[in-house]
Amino acid sequence: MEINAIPEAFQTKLRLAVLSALLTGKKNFRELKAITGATDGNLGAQLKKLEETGYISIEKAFVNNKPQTTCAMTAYGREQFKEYVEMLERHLGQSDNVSDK
Amino acid sequence: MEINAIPEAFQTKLRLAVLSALLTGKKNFRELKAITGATDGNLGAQLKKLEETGYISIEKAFVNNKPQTTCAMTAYGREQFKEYVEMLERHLGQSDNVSDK
DNA sequence: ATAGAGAGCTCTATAATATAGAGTATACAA
DNA sequence: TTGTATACTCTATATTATAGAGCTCTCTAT
Repeated sequence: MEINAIPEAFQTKLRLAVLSALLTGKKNFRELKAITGATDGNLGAQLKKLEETGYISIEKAFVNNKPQTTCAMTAYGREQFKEYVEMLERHLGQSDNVSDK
Repeated sequence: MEINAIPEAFQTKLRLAVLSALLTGKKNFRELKAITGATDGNLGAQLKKLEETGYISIEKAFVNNKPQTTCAMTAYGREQFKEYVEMLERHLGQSDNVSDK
């Protein structure tokens, strides 16, 4: 991954917060709403984008007779997240020898 | 730093690319333009934002009788960058015990 | 003197995008 | 059949990034 081609997924607080939350396991819509503080509409829209770009998968089911939307990170999403962090680490690493030149 | 309060500096390709470039040392306007591929106007605007939020410092001088704008990461900027990466690392780290549950 | 070039800006208009919020569908309980 | 919970779609708004024109300032070449 290159610093000039950061995926959109990492370019807003909300999507990044969703991805971060999903790194630690599946979460349903309500949980993600609580974690992010987003409104229903906005959360739905961003989840859709993350799904479309293959970062997360979305499952819809009825649990206890209530609709339940469960989101999970895909292997691809996890990998991209890792690459993103590693890229930043690389850049940060280069700065350690630089101090404030 | 919290995942729900990511500074704006890290929320666009361009600003992030500028910061990453500056981690490895000072750069002038022309260099940053070449690295990022941004237009003059846009680059100027984003640099200004980064300066206003204290992430970078901007020095203007004449070198070889030509104006030269030199940008450098501030200690604060470097620290924030580090915190950002560390936060992402923390989240990523939590995912390692999770596999695909 | 005067025109031109280089650097880097300001300013404005446009385009893109995130967000809020209203309304809708669906399933079930009361 | 009314109400509740969940999660959506759709639309309008607000925010923001970006492009691009033009301006300033300094020096060089004519």
